[in-house]
Amino acid sequence: MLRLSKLTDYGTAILSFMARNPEQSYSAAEVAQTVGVGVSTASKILKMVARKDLVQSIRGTHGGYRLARAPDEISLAEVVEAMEGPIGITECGRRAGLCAREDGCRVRGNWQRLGLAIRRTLDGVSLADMARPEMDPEAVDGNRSRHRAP
Amino acid sequence: MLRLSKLTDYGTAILSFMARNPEQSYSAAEVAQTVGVGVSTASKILKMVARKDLVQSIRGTHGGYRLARAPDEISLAEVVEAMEGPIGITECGRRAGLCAREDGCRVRGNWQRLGLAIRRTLDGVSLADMARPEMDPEAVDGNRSRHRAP
DNA sequence: ACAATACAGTACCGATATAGTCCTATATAG
DNA sequence: CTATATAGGACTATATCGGTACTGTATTGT
Repeated sequence: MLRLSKLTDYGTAILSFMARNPEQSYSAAEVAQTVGVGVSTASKILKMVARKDLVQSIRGTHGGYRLARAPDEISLAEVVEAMEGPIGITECGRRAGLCAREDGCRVRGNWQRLGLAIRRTLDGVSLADMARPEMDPEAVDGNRSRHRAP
Repeated sequence: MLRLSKLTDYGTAILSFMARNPEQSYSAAEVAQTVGVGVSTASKILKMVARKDLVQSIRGTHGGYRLARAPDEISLAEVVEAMEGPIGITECGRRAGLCAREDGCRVRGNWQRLGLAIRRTLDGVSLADMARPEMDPEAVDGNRSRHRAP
């Protein structure tokens, strides 16, 4: 299915929601209610993205979370990576011994390129885009990625 | 991780291997040895892609499998879909009740667009590309996809 | 100072999906 | 008619994921 985990899905929903009022801070409970997940789950997700500095946490009585940057400065790639680790299509790499006949798996490098391409796509979409009811097709269609792969 | 399943990974390795001699047919055992997986596993994978007519099966004593089409006529998207079903980033859609506050999950449509973009990327790479030791960067870099989304 | 609130970190289960194996049936070649 | 090889399942062990709970710490307000 080539799918993102449910947590990641929730994560983007949460951050997209927060992106609509970037200045405001929300408690985990508020966020949980809005997105429709348990408070513990929302809390867990917020902690994960906080550790990667996508949101800023405020402790104490009227604490909560708030986006750490402007919505158009946070890309989906960052969110996905915060939730699932480095974006990679296959874990082919580690286990040696694959492709016994050849001196190394020929397709490996190709998967890496593909992973980069997908990362670029994800990188081209910001939370601001996601927060819009209907995303600008150009944002995902064209390869106008802001960051070029190294 | 946004990853493909291991089976899918094997599947592309298998088909890429077969793409180097498109005319030749290989038994499951041969394929298994080449790619370095168990015979049963290779067999399972070959059956899966056979059902989607990516390879043609030949039964009987000197049977085996052979690509059903020319390597440059089989895209990675087809292989991935044969192995994992429809390409989709999230399964967000099904469960109603997500995003309680809104009349519908706002990000859903956006994920679908992204899925399409990724599908296009996958669609732009053929088995012939994968069979090459180093894939032509243009094949994945540019958005020269053969098929435009509807 | 103290109580209430809300985040930080971690540890722990239960459900689900995946990888891998095996068994029976069928088709083909010699 | 026998050996080989695929077709199509079922089955199982394991890993991962989703979800929850518990303990600790920081901040605010009385």
